Amino acid sequence: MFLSKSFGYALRGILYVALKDTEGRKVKLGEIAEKLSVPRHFLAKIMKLMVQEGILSSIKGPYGGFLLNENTLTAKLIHLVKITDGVEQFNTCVLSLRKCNSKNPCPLHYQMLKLRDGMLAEFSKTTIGDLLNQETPDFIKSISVI
Amino acid sequence: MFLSKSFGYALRGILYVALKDTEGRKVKLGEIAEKLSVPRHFLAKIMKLMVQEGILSSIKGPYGGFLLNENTLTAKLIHLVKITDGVEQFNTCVLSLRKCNSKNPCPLHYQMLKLRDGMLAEFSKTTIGDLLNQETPDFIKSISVI
DNA sequence: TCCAAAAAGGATATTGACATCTTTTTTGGA
DNA sequence: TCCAAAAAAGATGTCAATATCCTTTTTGGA
Repeated sequence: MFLSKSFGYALRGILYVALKDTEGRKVKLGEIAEKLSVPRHFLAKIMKLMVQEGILSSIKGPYGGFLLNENTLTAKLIHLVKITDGVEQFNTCVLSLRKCNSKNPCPLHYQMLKLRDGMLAEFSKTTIGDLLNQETPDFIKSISVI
Repeated sequence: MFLSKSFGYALRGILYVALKDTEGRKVKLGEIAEKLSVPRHFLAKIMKLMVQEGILSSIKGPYGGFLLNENTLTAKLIHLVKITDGVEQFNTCVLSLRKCNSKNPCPLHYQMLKLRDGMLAEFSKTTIGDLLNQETPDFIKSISVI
């Protein structure tokens, strides 16, 4: 709900690389797509976006693949949202009214403001590293089983 | 974000009827669509759904239109969501993982659970009447200006 | 220098939400 | 009884997100 499938693919993809990229091992697109049961070519575009945004690295050619870089673990979830969905989401009126604001609030304005600020705060502070550090029994399984 | 345009149309439509239906005056589809700047035929289907769900009434023929009934003001927002988007929204994993639950939580499970429960609670308790009763400078304007 | 493997890029389907148009049913009044 | 107006119903069109397929670029190693 409220976030696109693309966002889910991006997060699961980057987390998978983070889990597998140990001692310089590069992770191939095919492996990620297969293990996460995600459409390969669609995932390719999303991975590419993350590379372009600098929160992930890639190497072309044989023995190539995706790997972490110095920005990956500190990347905020809001950055992924920005890449896949656009952050305007957090600021658009739930009734699609462009003129909705505190001066001219829609009937749901304040209720939504509260909820949305909570989300925005959560997504602005949580990093990829934070998610990896939370103890989950079987992390790799949790992002793989659809 | 996270709610469809249909939900917005439904809510604004039912609120408009509630504001205009005084002393048995019926509100015509054309008037609602025009005043709210909403696509007429699309709105027609959504209004019909609300009638079928029993939270709004309608009368066919000349001098017909939409009007409130005994359920309108006590209808919960969650009911509108159910009609337009489906309530599964509130229970589906943000990463689209069907097997995500407390036994096998996705990396965002608990963060989202908290946020989602807040929303669900809000939408489960707030009624159409509640929205009408909150003091807004110019209510009709707030649902009309897009 | 050439080949194969991998990411990157681009072109084309598919699908569901959103929107529009047309026809049918209902009904109050002339 | 007939007509016009309104909701209801059904058919079709549009568009963006999602998905798939094909081509290009890059690069390590034989």
